[in-house]
Amino acid sequence: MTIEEMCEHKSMRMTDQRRVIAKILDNADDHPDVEELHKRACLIDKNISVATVYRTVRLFEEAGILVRHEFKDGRSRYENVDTSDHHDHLIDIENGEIIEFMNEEIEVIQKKIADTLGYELIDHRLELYGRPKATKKNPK
Amino acid sequence: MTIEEMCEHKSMRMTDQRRVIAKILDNADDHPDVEELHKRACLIDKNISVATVYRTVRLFEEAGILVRHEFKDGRSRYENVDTSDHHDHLIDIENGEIIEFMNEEIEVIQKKIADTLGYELIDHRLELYGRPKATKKNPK
DNA sequence: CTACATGCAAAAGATTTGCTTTGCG
DNA sequence: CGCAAAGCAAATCTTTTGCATGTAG
Repeated sequence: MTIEEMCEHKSMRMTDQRRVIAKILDNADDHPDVEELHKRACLIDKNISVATVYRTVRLFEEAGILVRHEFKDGRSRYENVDTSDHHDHLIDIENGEIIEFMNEEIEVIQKKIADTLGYELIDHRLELYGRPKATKKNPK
Repeated sequence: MTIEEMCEHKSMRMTDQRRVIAKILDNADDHPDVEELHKRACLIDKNISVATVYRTVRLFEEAGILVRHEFKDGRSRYENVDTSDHHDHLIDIENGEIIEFMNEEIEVIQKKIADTLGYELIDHRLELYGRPKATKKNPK
């Protein structure tokens, strides 16, 4: 289901701006920040303001349509929620590339840790920061 | 070894302000942010400016004396590095309390994940956000 | 029609920085 | 003494907000 369809199901008021932003997010396979979203939105309609982008992503986040991430670069990045059957992220510190991964084992341990400490696990954040290994394929 | 001693070993220039901030950090058993550090510093010397606190924690961080954390509350919090035989954090979303924990198993898996993806693990972030379980001790 | 969304610019919150003065080594 | 550090305020950066205007339903 597209984001626009989700919005309609939740009977949100659909404006041109929201449709543009929704479409961009549907097509994004990366983790764009607001500036990047605004840039892409302006290619379609140069009158969309950053304020609207901020308001829209917040709206979508609150509606459970997007997830917000704050990696160590200091700005918020967004990701389509339906893509994510829950995964975590590895950030390439050399070029900023973000790789998704999933690990059931860690999920289980996390829950167990929280439980042991007397907590119900509500949310978590797991980010790995790595540098590409020197590829030694075809060593001479 | 106290922070002040570490600074001297690294032949940093020691000012009164730095000594005050160093001492506060030595005595802190929590994860104070800059505002909190500044508040505590002012109790000792009301002339210390926030700018100095910011500069000092950055200095200490770069010298490997402090670790900076950015939990989901949006500001940086600092922790004495020597205390930490590497641990992660569980944040109580009800009252902001921060609990440290250690889990060797997760560390190993993380390294393995990075390796599998072709990366050398440089850094990571693992935070659990939880709500205290209803304690049913002594149920009547 | 009317409540809600947008644009714009100003405000806010955290952190950094330029510049002058102060003080450690 | 000289160069690094402090203080203060102004500047930055990201995100939010107030207000007048536009528009979806």
